[in-house]
Amino acid sequence: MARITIVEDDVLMREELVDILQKAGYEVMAIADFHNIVSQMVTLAPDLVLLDINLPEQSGFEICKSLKAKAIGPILMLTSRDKLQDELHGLHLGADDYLTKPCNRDRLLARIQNLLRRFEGQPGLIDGGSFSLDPNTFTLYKGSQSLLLSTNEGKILKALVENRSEIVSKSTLSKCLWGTDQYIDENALQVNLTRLRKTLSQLNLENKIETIRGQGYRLKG
Amino acid sequence: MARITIVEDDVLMREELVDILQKAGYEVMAIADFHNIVSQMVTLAPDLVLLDINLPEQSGFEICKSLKAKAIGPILMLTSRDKLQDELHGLHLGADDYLTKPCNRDRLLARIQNLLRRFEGQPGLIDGGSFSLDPNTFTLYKGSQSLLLSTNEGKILKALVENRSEIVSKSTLSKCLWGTDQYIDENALQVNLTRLRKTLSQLNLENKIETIRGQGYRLKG
DNA sequence: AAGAACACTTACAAACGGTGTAAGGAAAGA
DNA sequence: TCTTTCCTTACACCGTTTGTAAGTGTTCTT
Repeated sequence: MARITIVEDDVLMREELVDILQKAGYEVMAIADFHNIVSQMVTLAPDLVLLDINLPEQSGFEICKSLKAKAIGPILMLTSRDKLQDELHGLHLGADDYLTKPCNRDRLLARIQNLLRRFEGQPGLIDGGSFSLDPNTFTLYKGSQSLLLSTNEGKILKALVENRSEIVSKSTLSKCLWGTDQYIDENALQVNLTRLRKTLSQLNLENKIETIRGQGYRLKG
Repeated sequence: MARITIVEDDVLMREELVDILQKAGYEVMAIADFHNIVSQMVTLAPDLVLLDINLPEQSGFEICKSLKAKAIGPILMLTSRDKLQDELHGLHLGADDYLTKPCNRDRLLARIQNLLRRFEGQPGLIDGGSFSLDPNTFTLYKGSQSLLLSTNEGKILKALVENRSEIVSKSTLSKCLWGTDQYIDENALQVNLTRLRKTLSQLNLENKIETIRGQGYRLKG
């Protein structure tokens, strides 16, 4: 089960959170010493951080920033209800979601599950050069635009992005699409590629997928 | 920070909006593909939608209606023709505010802030007793399980949850589903209720929807 | 330059999910 | 029992995604 670290100075709140999360089956660690939070975090290497904004020593914001710099997993910010500005600030600094206190149990668990799913295994967004791809939802981002790919389009693009600037063979793509590299339906793959290219061009990303005759495809950039 | 999605086909206008909003600290997403706007919207789950009336594929009005049907948050309509009729029409279809183009920067930001404040109170997740419902995505949460409802299922359940333990009349539900309480297709409503009940039972939530003969339905719990 | 191998496009149909319609069965109340 | 109200099931329609099939375009080799 996932490991969650709680950073919250209010004891009652903390215990309640610990209780909820443990009952939900998570491995919970609550930080008691607020001096070297970031380095503690690196040691603990949690799958998710529950971070209160109002902390004695350091502001939650700074910690958030440092944690993000250390590339530690998703951060769920906790804030008292009435401070919208803080919340905005928090997300801007890299928190991945926020929640107002006091928080509904289901809501908390739902957000956590959501975040964990988003961050499971891989980064939430993988870099395609001139665009980004959310490999879980198959959402394509370019600048401020975004676009939802179909399943097949997403699988192909994901494979290409993960091997950016390298040649991806047809059998590899076939495996991504249908789970087998044994038999390749060349044509079906081809059609799906055409469709992906057409979709990409909607974000002015034409010519990003290069054909290497006889070998496969490569994502430029 | 709040997430805003822009639906605007005029590139210059769009970029200007994006620029203004980003500088104001919002997380901005602009839609480029005008084919599946509504489904994209569901994915993006923005806190506010900036919607142009004049769009290539579909009229902004229709989209507005669909978006409202999906229970996606506040819609700020943009119109270049400063025709009162259109604006009224837009508001009638569910837009929460409107603005004429070209729009003054401060005015735009003020309206947005206003709308966000108005809708801020509405929780991202509403409590149904033994479960929770995200009224935007129509995702149903129970413990650690979750389940995506269809549009109609979501609308009905939302109406019931928002009036938990109270009787919700058929005409109210009809309004939620089709926007009118004038004519009620009793049977269509009935079928949708059956389907919702069946879906709920997948999360062991059978018998949650109670029938009050001759009056309507009530969510137990 | 011509043929072959490879890559691409387009149109079509099957499959799927969500929805409304229609018809008949079940339950509640008089 | 009879009538009203509610429920269930089967069917058809629509839109999206996907695979199939057929034909066109391109590149390489001789």
